[in-house]
Amino acid sequence: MRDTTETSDLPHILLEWYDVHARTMPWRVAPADRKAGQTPDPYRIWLSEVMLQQTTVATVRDYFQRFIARWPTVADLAAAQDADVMGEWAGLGYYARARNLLKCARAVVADHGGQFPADHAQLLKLPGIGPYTAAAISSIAFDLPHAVLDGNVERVLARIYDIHTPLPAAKPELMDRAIALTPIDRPGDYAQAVMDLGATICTPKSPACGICPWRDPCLARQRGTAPELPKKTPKKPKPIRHGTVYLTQRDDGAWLLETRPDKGLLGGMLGWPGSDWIDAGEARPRGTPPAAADWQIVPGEVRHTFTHFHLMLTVMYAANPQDILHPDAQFIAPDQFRPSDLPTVMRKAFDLIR
DNA sequence: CATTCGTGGCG
DNA sequence: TCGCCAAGAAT
Repeated sequence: MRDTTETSDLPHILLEWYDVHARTMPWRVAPADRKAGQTPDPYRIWLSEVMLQQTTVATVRDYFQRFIARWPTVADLAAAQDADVMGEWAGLGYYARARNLLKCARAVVADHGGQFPADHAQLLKLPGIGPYTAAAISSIAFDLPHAVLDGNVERVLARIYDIHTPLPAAKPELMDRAIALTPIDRPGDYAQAVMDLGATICTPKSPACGICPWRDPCLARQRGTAPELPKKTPKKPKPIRHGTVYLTQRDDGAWLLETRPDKGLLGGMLGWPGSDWIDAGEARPRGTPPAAADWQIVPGEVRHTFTHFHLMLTVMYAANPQDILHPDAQFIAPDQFRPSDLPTVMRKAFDLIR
């Protein structure tokens, strides 16, 4: 039937590998179960895919389980309080995802009868669902033949076709290849298979070409270029920014916190009042203390790195605050305050005074 | 097309 | 210690 290794054989080879080596994930239907007729829950696929955006499977697992336990259906999530969802997302990063998650859940309930549409174009219109996630839901949840192109697939395809064009310029060419490879039969398992391959064998550093199901047809392996692919355009260096945060606790134990504005960094998240964060070289911002109190500098400092800058935070502490000067700040009782509701940089400031 | 937007792990 | 990297989207 097959006596040569043609492009058309690549998906079949990978699916056979996936049947044996598919990783177990809380949201995934194993290939054997899928063949037996079991179908994935689109809500779970959507939730997992949003969480997996720029985030590792290992990190997502626990967050996914907590979300599913608390909000078992998209209708449950749509009915949730914003602060509860943001708090449950805290620590996962890229908080616009959580805001769009709620918007999307509410749109699915309001505009689609509580069911995710089995339609790529309609999925693409929903908040937080871009080209990758729309293709992932289409293929994995509904078994429609849409090509996924994420970081894994980019790396795998750049290698098997030995493409040296740097990313992101290579994306159109890689997408053409991805579309050509996506099979009509089992597109959902195929999508997961390519990503599993990239995550476990065709890894960024020291790929395990010796055990790769695509080692024979892979051009980069034949030519020894696999470890240097994909090429990427160089990144800009990260500047260092400085800022100050103010932590204060009333005599009854309540903490003074604020919900950050929806736009921008850590948007919609709980945080300590503080200064703007500005580049080193400019004057150190002290900002305005949120209350009249006897402020003390907390020894040590918080160091944190965001996507595009390093942050050095000075932490101030005061007990028994008097006049509240900051209109948006609110006291949160100790039994209502979960440090885990804070984004990591804010939790670091809290940890510093413990 | 470039920038903004988190965090933790790993070599 | 530090840059790289992870199942990207929105602007």
